[in-house]
Order: sequence, then structure tokens, then C-alpha cells
Amino acid sequence: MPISKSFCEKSAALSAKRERRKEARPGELLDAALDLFVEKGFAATRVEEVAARAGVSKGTLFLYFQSKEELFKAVVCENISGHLKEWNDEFEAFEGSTTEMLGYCMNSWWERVGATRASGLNKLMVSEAKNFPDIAAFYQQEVIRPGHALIRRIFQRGIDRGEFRQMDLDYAVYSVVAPMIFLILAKHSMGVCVPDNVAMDPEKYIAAQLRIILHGLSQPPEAQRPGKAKA
Amino acid sequence: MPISKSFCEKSAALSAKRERRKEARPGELLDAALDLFVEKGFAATRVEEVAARAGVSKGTLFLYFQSKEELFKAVVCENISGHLKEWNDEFEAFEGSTTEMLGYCMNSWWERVGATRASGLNKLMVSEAKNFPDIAAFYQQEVIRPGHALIRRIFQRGIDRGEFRQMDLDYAVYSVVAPMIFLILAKHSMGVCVPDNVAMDPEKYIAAQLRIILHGLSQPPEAQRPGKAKA
Amino acid sequence: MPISKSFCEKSAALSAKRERRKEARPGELLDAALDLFVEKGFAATRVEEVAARAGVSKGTLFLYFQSKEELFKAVVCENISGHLKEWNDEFEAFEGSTTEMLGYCMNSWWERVGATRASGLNKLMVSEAKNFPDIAAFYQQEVIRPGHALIRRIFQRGIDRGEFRQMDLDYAVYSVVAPMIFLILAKHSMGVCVPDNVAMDPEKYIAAQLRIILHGLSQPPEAQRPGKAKA
Amino acid sequence: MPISKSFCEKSAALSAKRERRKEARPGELLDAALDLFVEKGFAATRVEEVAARAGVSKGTLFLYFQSKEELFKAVVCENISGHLKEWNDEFEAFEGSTTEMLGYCMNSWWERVGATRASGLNKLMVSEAKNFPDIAAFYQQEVIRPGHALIRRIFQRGIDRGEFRQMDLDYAVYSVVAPMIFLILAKHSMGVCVPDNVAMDPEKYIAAQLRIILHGLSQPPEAQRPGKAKA
DNA sequence: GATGAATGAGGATTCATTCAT
DNA sequence: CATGAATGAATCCTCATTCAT
Repeated sequence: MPISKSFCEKSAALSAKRERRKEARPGELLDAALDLFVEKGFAATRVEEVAARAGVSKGTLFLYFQSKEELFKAVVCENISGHLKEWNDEFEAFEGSTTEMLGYCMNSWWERVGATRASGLNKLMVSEAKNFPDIAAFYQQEVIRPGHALIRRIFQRGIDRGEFRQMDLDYAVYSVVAPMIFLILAKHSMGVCVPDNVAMDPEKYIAAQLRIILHGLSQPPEAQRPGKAKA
Repeated sequence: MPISKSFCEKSAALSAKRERRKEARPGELLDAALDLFVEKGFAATRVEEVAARAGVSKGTLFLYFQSKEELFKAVVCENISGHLKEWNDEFEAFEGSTTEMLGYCMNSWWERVGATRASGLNKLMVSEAKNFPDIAAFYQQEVIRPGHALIRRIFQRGIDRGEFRQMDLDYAVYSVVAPMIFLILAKHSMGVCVPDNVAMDPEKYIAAQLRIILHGLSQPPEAQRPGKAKA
Repeated sequence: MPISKSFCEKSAALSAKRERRKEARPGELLDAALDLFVEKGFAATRVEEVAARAGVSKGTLFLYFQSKEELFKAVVCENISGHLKEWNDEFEAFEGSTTEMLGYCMNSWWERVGATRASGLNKLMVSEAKNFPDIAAFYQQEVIRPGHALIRRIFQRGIDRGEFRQMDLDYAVYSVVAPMIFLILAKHSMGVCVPDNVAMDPEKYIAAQLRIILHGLSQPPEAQRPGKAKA
Repeated sequence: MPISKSFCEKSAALSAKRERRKEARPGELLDAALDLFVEKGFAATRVEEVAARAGVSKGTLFLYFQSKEELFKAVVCENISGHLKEWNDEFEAFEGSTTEMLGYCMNSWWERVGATRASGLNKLMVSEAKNFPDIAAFYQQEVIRPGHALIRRIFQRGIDRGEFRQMDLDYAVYSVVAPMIFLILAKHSMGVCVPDNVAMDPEKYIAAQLRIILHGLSQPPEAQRPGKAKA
């Protein structure tokens, strides 16, 4: 947590000062910056554009953020949601089957993160991880690791309760994470992952993906109809 | 193919002016450019750096590419592999089970594309799609759509042969594509998808993913051990 | 005096508008400004810093001074001491030897001007004369010319009274002025005139300088010891 | 010498590279920069103006100097003349009286330094010492200290040969340095040290100053004419 | 063809100045 | 009166692009 603290405390300290100011400005700037950084990347985004979209002038932005880089860091900090703690609590309290829990988890992730502007953060990190290694490390620590840990605990619960077969947990986790990433990129990268001409309904996708994760696509052996083969 | 033609023909026409085509156009420049664009993004990459890494001077780069943007387009064109036609042919000739075919397809994709530098192209497109809509469209047409179509045909074959259950083909396709994207990002975006401290073996991952796609993770009903539940 | 009037009357007139004059205009601002202008130069000094050092906000500074440049002019006006008139009166009343008078004059200059913050004004004018020709002219008229005139009158008195030999008065004056400037720069320009590692006692320096001006450094002829020469 | 080395070696290394380039550029830029820095100070000088005066564009300046600060440092380094070694050699070889030597020294300083553009460096250091402490330290080490040391040796020689009376060497040195500084400021600071309306002939000034240093201004006692007093 | 010096439009950042509160 | 948030002109610096050699 040392890294996370350094970033977040800094912006917390700033926030204290800010709240005494026009108090809306920094948030509007961060909003605008998130959109533009996600849309065009860090380097291709002009601070003046961010300011304009937030309805203020170039100079005002620098009143709240020391530099474009600091703005970027603040965008990342601000948009790292604290949902993980929430989900962990829900996990502890959950009473139903692990299958239900997994579905609940993926769907609520979509509602609370995937479907929101905040999901752009993931695409942003994909693009800029190499240019901002310290932020990437921070993001990994705050988002990636706890997220993976939670999913792993869910699978472990399923195995413990006899719902899931024994499995290599790491790769099982990826089978949940990969679709999330896929959804984000489908949302933010216009047709580079999913063809434009194909409708893509996230809820349906999650449901289908869950079905596949749980039961696979193969025909159960007893149902195999011989003779239906191609030849 | 009209869009694809426009890009490739343009660069072909330009090359024609300068006598030889790919022969004369230093592949080193395209190589260096791919690496750097993938690593830092389009805007954050300096042409001088590309030239330096290719061992030539800044001026030389502009002998072969009219502009940084043309260089980018050429990088995309050059790295769009012709594997799709290959795979389509192999699909037509394939005699084994569709399960085998799917495994063969994913593994050979990893060997021929995923594991190579060329896989950076996908990350590149994710990052730059919004900044280069025409290139994104071109990429979609040349890579995404044919790729999806191929996978869809495989699934269709499986259904036709009674190996796979009925399914929504679109979402089934994503269950193959998402892991590929995931692999690429794991390779190119340091820890933003997979925690740094977790080993990730692509071949194993593909195998595990295939198993999940085919058979799911749930315990088969007859094997469910009641009473083993947590509560 | 026309130029001098223009500056001071202007600021007087402005002040009149705002009722009270120097009383209301925070001397703290002028104090802070003098220090910072002397230390860092006009351009490198930020008004915000001046305001901060004076304990007020940036906006307040502009209540009292129309612009940074006006602040600068006010600093010069404010710090031009009225000592000249004083010294002229003392000159008229002086009864002792001219040698004594010269010593008195240099020492009291050091006490009343050289040793105080106000001496920074001279360094300031040296640095900024080219950037503010009209202020430089004003300073020349108010400080330099009367100062030179006074010293010249002292020398004239010495010649008239037979204490000093005939001399070119202009250059004689410089032999008094140069050490004063030297003292100021030694005080304000860290090591650019006097090495840091050499102690420099202004009173002693003035005494030594006076001795040199009056009697020179050469051995009186009758005291020359031939044969003591190096060769 | 460690500090001096760091600065000068750096610019020497740069020079090596430069000479292979248009080879005249850097010198022209340094010339222009010296003039403008002396005239307006560091902060008030725009790099574009420097470039324009050197007949090149803004960008070209940054081809040769990493930043405005580096340009400033290079200006200082470049203009620190190696005359001190020369003068030291001449001192060792000098055969005449120390009085002659002192005169020779001051006059040749004026010819070789004071009268040239390089003398602006001193004014520059006066103005910017506080803003560039490391450069000021470098300047002190390379110019001020060796200069003072040389003059001190001259006076020591005069004492040893019986030409000069015993004296406090430090203050004696200042009686030579102060006029030099005075001359420089008279040259570079339009009327802030010497009134504009007074002719100032450097050679004459040096001669007069020498006379004063050596013999003072007082009437020799035997020549004092009583009764000539004012009253 | 190849080079690298030169260019200048473009973008980040600063800071004097204004003005609503 | 005092404040400090907001402004935008001014300036440093970068880097894609050109071109003479």
C-alpha cells in the first residue's frame, strides 16, 4: 500500500484545498480529462482541450493540477473505485450458490464499472502503462491484484463446496477477467475487437460467457447424435 | 475490400514511383516503428527514435514514408498477416473433430501471431483506433471480420456435426476472441491485465481456456457431493 | 527636476484618488518589493511573491499599484533618500578640515545609505537601467548628479583651502564614488566583486580607501630604501 | 578547479560536436546572447530574440543549447578569458618598477577586457549572481580570485622592493578592483554610475586613479599654503 | 540515395492582471 | 478594502518535416 498511499494522499490533500475553492472545477476537469485521455491517449490530448471541455481556460487547469502528468495521475486515482471492498464484504455475506455469486459479481461489475465512464480507465492503462510505469504499478496494486484475488476466492469457495471441479485457479480467474477486458475494449475501441456490424449486448454476453464458463459448449456425451457429422 | 485497397494500393503506388517496393523500403524502419508505436503509442513516439533504432537518419525515414502518419499506416498494412486465407484453407481441408480444430486454430494463432511482435498490432489498434478511424476500419475489415467469420464457421461445423450444442454464435465467438486479446494485452501491457507476480504460460492458458469453453468448470451433476457445502 | 516630478507627482496624484497617500499604501509591499527586486531582478520577481512576503494577497498589491512596473517605479521613488539636502546643509556648516569632511561624508553615507536595505537600489538600477531608461534617468537626476556635485564641491573646498593639490575634479570624484559602488556590490552580489573567503569590513575599507585617496600608497621619496629592491 | 572543469569540459565536449556542424552557429548565438543578456538580463531576454539576432530560427538555438539556462552558462564559460595566465607570466617576467607594472596591468586589462564586449560579463554576474549561484561560484573561482591574487602579488612586490609602504593588502587590492568595476558599470549601465553629461575617458580615468592610488590627493605638507583657506 | 542542419507550427506552462464576492 | 479564482498573452521548448550538400 505504500505506493497507493503516496498517490492518493497527495490528491486527498489537494482535494481539501480545492473544496474551499469553486469546488466543482477539479471534478469537471477530471471528468473532461478522463474522456479525452480515454479517447485520444495521453500524448494526443491537449490540456487546452481538456480545459475547454470543462468550460474553463487553459490557465485554470494549472491552478488545480501542477502539470499534464499530474492531471493524468489524478484521473487514474480519482477513477479507481472502492468497489473491491464492497464486493469483498458481499462475498463474505453471500448465502447462495457460488454459481449465483459469480453471476452476481460479473453483472454488478458491469453495472458499477464496466458500463460507466470509469471503465475507460482500463483501456487508458493498456495504452499508457509503458509510458507511466509508476501509475501502472499503482493501478495493478489497487485494481488488478485485489480483483484477481476476489475472483480466486469465489472459485475456491465453489471448489470447497463441491460446485466446481478441481482446477488451476490462475487460469480459471482469467476466464472471468478476459471477458471483462473484452467488454471494455468493445466499448472503447470502436470495432477493433468486435466488428461494428455485430450487435453486442453486454448483459447477454456476460450471461452467455457465464454459461460457457460453467457448462462449456460441448454436447453432453449422452446427447451426441452420431451420423449428423458433416461427411 | 475497397478500404483495404485504398490503403495498400496507395502505398504500393507511392513505392512504384521509387522503383522497387518492399525490397527497397527498409523493413528495419517498419520493424522499429512497430516496436515503438506498440510500446509508447503513436503520439509519444518520435520519428527520430524510429530512425535511430533502424540505424538510419531522420531524413532517410522521410525518403520512404511521406509522413509519420503514413509510416503508421504502413506499419499496420505490413503487419496484417495473410494467415486468414491459410487458416480458411486449412479449415476446408480439416478432417478431425471440431474440438481438435478449435484447439489447432488457437494454438497456431498463438504460434504464428500471438507470440510474435506482430501481435503488438492489436494493442496498437486498441490504443489508436479513435485517432485513426480509417485505419481502424481497415484493420477491422482485414483482420477482425475475417477472423470472427472463421471462428464462427468452426462453431457452425461443430453444431452441424452434433459436437456442440445449439448456441448463440456471436457470443460463442467472443469466448475464443477474448482470450486472444487477453493474451496480447498480457504480453504487451505489463501488469495491467495480469498481475506481475503471477506466471502466465500462454500455451497452458490456451489449453485451460479450451477446456473451459468445451466443458465448463461446473462439477457434472452425477459427481456433485451434497453435504460438502460450506454452510 | 522635471523628470523627477513627473514620476513622483504621478504616484502622488494616483494616491490622492485613494484618499491617503503613503499612510495607506502598505510600506510592507515596497519593502518586500525592494528586497526581491534587488535579489532576483525585476523580471525574475513574481508579484505574487512580493505580495506573499508582505503578507497580503496578490489582488491587494494591485489595489495600490497599477502594475508591476508601477510598483518598480514606486520602489525607486520611495527609496531615493533625501540625504543629499541634509549633506549639503552639513557641508555648508562644516568647520573642520576638508579631509575630515570627506571622511565624515563617506562614513555617514555608509551609515545612512550603504549599510541599509536602500543601498540595494543602486544594484537594482545597475541591473535594470537598460530596461527602464526613464527610471534610470530619474535616478541619475535625483541621486547620481547631486551626489557627484556634492563630492565635487568638497574637493573644490579642499583645493581652495590649499589642502588638496590641483586635480581633475571629475576623476577625483570617481575615486570616492567607485568605492561606494564597490561596497554596495560587495554587499549585494555575493562574491562577484570580493571573494567569499575574504573578510570585508566596510568601515575599515572606507578608512583605508580614504587614506589611499589622501596620501597614496607609494613610499615617500625620502623613505625609499634603495637596495631593498628585488633584483 | 572541480567546478570550473565541470562547466568548461561540458562546453568543450559540445564544441567538439559543434565544429563538425555549421561551426559558426554556436559562436554567433553566444555573441548575440552575451549582448542581450548584458543589455536586458537573463529573464527579460527572449530566446527567440537571441536566435533572430544570430540570424537563425528559434529551433536552431535549441539544436546547440539544451535550454536557455545552458545557453547562459555557455555564455559565461565562453567569455571567461584566459588572460589571467598571460598576466601572471608577464608579472614574472616584468623588470620595471612596480608602479609601472601596476599601470601596465590596469591599462592592458582595459584594452583586453574592459573595452571589449566581454566586460559585460561582469555586469551580467552582478545582476544574476543570486539567480545562478553555481555560475557565480564558478565565475568567482575563475575570475575574481585569480584576479585578486595577481593584484595582491603586485603590491607585495612593491612592498618587498621598498616602493610601497606597508599596507593591508586586501584593501589595497580593492583600490584597484573598484575602479575596474566602476569602469565596467560606467560602460554598461547608462548613467547610473556616471552622469551622462560628464565625459569619461577610461584611459584618463585609469591614469588619474593610478596617480591617486600612488600619491594621493593631499597637498604635500611642505606645499600647504596657509591663509588660502576659505574663511 | 543518405545525411543532419535548419525550420516553425504547435503545445505545455507561467504569471501579470482582472473581477466577482 | 481584501481576496483568490479565473484569464490568456507571452514564452520556452519539441518535433515533424524540408532541403542543401
